[in-house]
Amino acid sequence: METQESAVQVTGSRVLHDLQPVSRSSLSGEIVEQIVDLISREVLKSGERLPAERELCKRFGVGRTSLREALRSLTMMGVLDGQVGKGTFVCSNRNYLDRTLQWGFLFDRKTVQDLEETRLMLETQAAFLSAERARPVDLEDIEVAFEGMENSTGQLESFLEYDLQYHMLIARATQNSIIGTLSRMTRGYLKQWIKSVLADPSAAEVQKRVQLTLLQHRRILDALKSGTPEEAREAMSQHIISSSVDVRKHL
Amino acid sequence: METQESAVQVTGSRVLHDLQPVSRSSLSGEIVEQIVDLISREVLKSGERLPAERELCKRFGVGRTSLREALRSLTMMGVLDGQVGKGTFVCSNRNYLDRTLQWGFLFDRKTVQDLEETRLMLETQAAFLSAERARPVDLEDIEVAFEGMENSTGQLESFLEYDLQYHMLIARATQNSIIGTLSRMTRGYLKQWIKSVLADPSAAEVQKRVQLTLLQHRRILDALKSGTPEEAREAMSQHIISSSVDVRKHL
DNA sequence: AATGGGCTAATGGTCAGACCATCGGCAGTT
DNA sequence: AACTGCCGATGGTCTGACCATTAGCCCATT
Repeated sequence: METQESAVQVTGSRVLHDLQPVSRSSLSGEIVEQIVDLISREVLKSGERLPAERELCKRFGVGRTSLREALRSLTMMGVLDGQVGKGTFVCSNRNYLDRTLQWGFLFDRKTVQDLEETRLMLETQAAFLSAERARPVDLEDIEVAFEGMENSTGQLESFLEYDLQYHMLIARATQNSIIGTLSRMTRGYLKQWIKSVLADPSAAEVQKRVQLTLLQHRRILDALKSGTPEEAREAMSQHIISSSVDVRKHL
Repeated sequence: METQESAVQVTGSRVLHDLQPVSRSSLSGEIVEQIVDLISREVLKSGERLPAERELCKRFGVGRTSLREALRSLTMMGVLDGQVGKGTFVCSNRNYLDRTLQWGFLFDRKTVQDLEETRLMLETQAAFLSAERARPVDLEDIEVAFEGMENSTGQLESFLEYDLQYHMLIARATQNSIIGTLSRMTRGYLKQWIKSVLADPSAAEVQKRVQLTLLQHRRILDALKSGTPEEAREAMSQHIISSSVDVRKHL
């Protein structure tokens, strides 16, 4: 294992490629490497089924323990997918991206402020790109979500669902799956706070926020439909910022 | 883990919350989650030693197989480090996932392009925020990395390390851990492609790129030091774009 | 002929027990 | 005081077993 590798140190002074002083440990590590290699060379393709575990044991010449540790690691990282009774399959590469992104996300401490800031970046960019790229069918979907909001101003739960959907559809319309994934993740973390904002104050306050949200969404939608990226970005920016302010008040 | 969550489906017609039809299998998955949670909440700190495996088995109430699959997965991701005879420790380097991130060749072209686009968004925003927030000590570090690049124009490997470091330090200077993490990850995914760009063409070409890179980095650094966010963003944007173009040529 | 139920083999998931190589510390010897 | 050898703890690995789920098949029922 041994992590560091080519991690350049700043504290010291100059470059130091500490070469691996390593040992030959970890059978499972080698198995992982071999399998990853097979996949990258497309000997194993997406969706394909691997030989059964007990069969792989013989081929690799290792016990089932080591083999399973390898397979399990790859499964955790979204490279493989094991289904009992059926077999182990190679996941779509998209899965690996999502998984590792999520792991990275889980590790560091996230403050609400950092999340809001990230969300602002993601969603304004998403609006910008969507205004450039959204297909008619994307716009239709977004409009449907918007109408859903208009028709459920009385039921907060439903309203929030359509709100979430609206934003996710814009992210999807960028045709960039990574931005979509990241938007979903940040939104997921902020969900609880956003909900608390709209749940706590008096009913009058809520309706004011609902109406403002509708107005802002209308502006964004207009910009998307007219294909004006800068306007879309600006409209989204205002929306997120005013939303963030409210969230921050409720800390 | 479990990905989807609030993934609203549009394809049909209306809103439909497909609730997870799922099962919560995988003991090792839950163990991983618990350990990650402990680490992110700093109940388990860097360098700390975990209880022995056989002890953990009793505490989690699982067999050693499941426990080891969890530990091994975390080891593969660079979170833990097992040393025979001594114990299992929480890795001190914050290099989570670094090893696995280099499996970028599992991606298809479209994904690489999405990554480039995401990287553009992340790093331009990082430059913007850094120009606002970087502390003197941050600027010093960045400058050191820049000087490292200037002094290693002859050694590509070293040059790239300082280059990477330069960008990561800018991301860190935003004081936003999420943007820092995401920058590090996207850079990790793209690392091998970036490397291939600078490794393949003739020597003359390489030196032209190196000099251009230096010039661009100089501009970014100047903008950071003068505290002009818009300029920093613009300079970073130009840099990333010209870099992306090269990467894209090598697909 | 089509449907449905039950049997069986294959498979991934889990467990318990065992052995090994390595490491750290302790006791005993020099 | 320094060296030596032993022993227990630990992670790494192997084996054989059992379970739950799945798919496929055969067969009785409709």
